[in-house]
Amino acid sequence: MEDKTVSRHFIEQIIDKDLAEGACTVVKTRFPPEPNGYLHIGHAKSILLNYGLAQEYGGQFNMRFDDTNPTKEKTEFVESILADIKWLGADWEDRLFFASDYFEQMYEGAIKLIKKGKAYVSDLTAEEMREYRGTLTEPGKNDPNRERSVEENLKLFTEMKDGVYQDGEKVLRAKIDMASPNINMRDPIIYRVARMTHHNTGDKWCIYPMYDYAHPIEDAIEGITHSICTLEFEDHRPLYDWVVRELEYVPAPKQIEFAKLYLTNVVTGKRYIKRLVEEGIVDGWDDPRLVSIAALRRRGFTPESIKLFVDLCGVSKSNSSVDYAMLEYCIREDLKLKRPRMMAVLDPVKLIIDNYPEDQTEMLTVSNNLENEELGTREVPFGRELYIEREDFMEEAPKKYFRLYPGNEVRLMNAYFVTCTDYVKDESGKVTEVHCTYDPATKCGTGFSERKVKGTIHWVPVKEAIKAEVRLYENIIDEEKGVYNEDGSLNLNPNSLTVLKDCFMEPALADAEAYESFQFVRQGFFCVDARDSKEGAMVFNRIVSLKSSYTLPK
RNA sequence: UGGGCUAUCGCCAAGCGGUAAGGCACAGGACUUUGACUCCUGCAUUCGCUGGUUCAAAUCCAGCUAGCCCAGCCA
Repeated sequence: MEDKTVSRHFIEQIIDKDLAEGACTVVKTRFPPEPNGYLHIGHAKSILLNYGLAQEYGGQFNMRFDDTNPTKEKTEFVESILADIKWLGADWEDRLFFASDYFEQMYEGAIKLIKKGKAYVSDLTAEEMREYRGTLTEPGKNDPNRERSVEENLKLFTEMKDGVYQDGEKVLRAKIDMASPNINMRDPIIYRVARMTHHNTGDKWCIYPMYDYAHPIEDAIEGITHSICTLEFEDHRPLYDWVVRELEYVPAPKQIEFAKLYLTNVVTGKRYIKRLVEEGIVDGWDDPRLVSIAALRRRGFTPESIKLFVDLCGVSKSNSSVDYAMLEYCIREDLKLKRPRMMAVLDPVKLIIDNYPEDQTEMLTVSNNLENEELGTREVPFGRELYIEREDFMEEAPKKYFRLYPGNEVRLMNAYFVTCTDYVKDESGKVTEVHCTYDPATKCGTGFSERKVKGTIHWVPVKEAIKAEVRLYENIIDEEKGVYNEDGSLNLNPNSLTVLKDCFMEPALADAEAYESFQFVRQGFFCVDARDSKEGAMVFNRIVSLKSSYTLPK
């Protein structure tokens, strides 16, 4: 299935070159999230990219939590992140690391920098620090403590570690260049005092390294060859290289940046999602309308479909936003051959076959998936009274409408041809019953080919149908502005709300097994959600609806 | 306005001096036990703009323009 005709993306070109020139002999990558939230589709791109590269080059993929700031991190997130990555199929084998495992080495590195005269302790307050840093257009000013002696710095830094100072009282800065046009190089802070219990190291430390200092060390210790991150870190690369160089790590890991994955009109911002959760608009971080990994999983997306999506999106350095339709295509593509396709009716209207015996029920053996015989068959009861989808009948058919209307013959999928003879309406004009006659000779599977019909409709037997409560979801999307307006008011797409409906489905669907994941292709729904199915309700997510809905010609 | 990065079809995205791949979407048509799937067909005389170099430029050079990122003791 892999299409190797696709040209290699720029990261592969860099790796090929490094390998060819001997800059490295193996390929080691890593996925280094901070455990401060849940993973979403954008992270999937990074995970699959890093893991895929390691696989492709026969190298290693490490899992590492970048937990250098205890104020934002929680064990809860560690668990969920690991579960999501495992589900996606990225295998870190026995290489699960924490940046906090390296605190000792980072501390020693800082001592080394101090001894080399490349780092110093500063007494500046956060506010003074900002003033001294300068602006985007003006250079910064040297820190008054910049020329402290090595001995004094050593003493002060040791005191920082030993808890002599309060939070914010002192920091350790790298001595680089306060006039650099790159603000990241204006003597960046590399250690701060923070009296905080760390989820991993507890109260052992009261000083914590900053990302820019810690990350290159983490990579170097693990022997990462290609440290792949997102575009916003491009400006940090000179600092990354500085740390590696000054600490004399050989071979040096190389940072490569690529563009984040955005989905058009989909809410991904943590801020917004947090509000949606808090205001009860969505169930939680795994609400099927969101694009967190957990939400996609709950909704029925497969790891394979996400892998396909990420592959299709490609890797580049230009900021872009991918059509949601591409994601939908991927799940259709993955599921179409591997799931049973069953019948269900979401908006029922009764269909009565007048010439079918009153009390007769016959069991039809039908294929679970006509395109994949391996999925086997199932038995579906068929009788005189059926439910069909309301939109499958029209009193007067417009051009190119091939379904039921008076006088027209259609195929009941897996069953017989029926011809519409009549229909009944109530006082309000709503159709309540559709009548038809069937032709016993046209039974499916008998090879009947005397005549053809243009339409095939789904149905469910009234007597045996399982009634279930269904939730219909639409994506939480919005044009341009995002979900919230400037003034904080909600700007939701009205379709983003959950709709509860009764649904009638085949008896086979009532089996717990069947809830797992299946396609209901006609309507373009597929269903999952073990959580809700336990309570007897089902969740259908309208994902392929646009593709398969029928629009009347104008 | 300092620095970094980006710009190829509605959306992704190849292309790396030899005359614009592919996918999604869309539109026709064929097929059909799902208006699905599958299969055909169509879909950038042009690569942000303007000049220049060259027999030849999306590719090289120069100058513009637009967008994104950076002034956390966040990552």
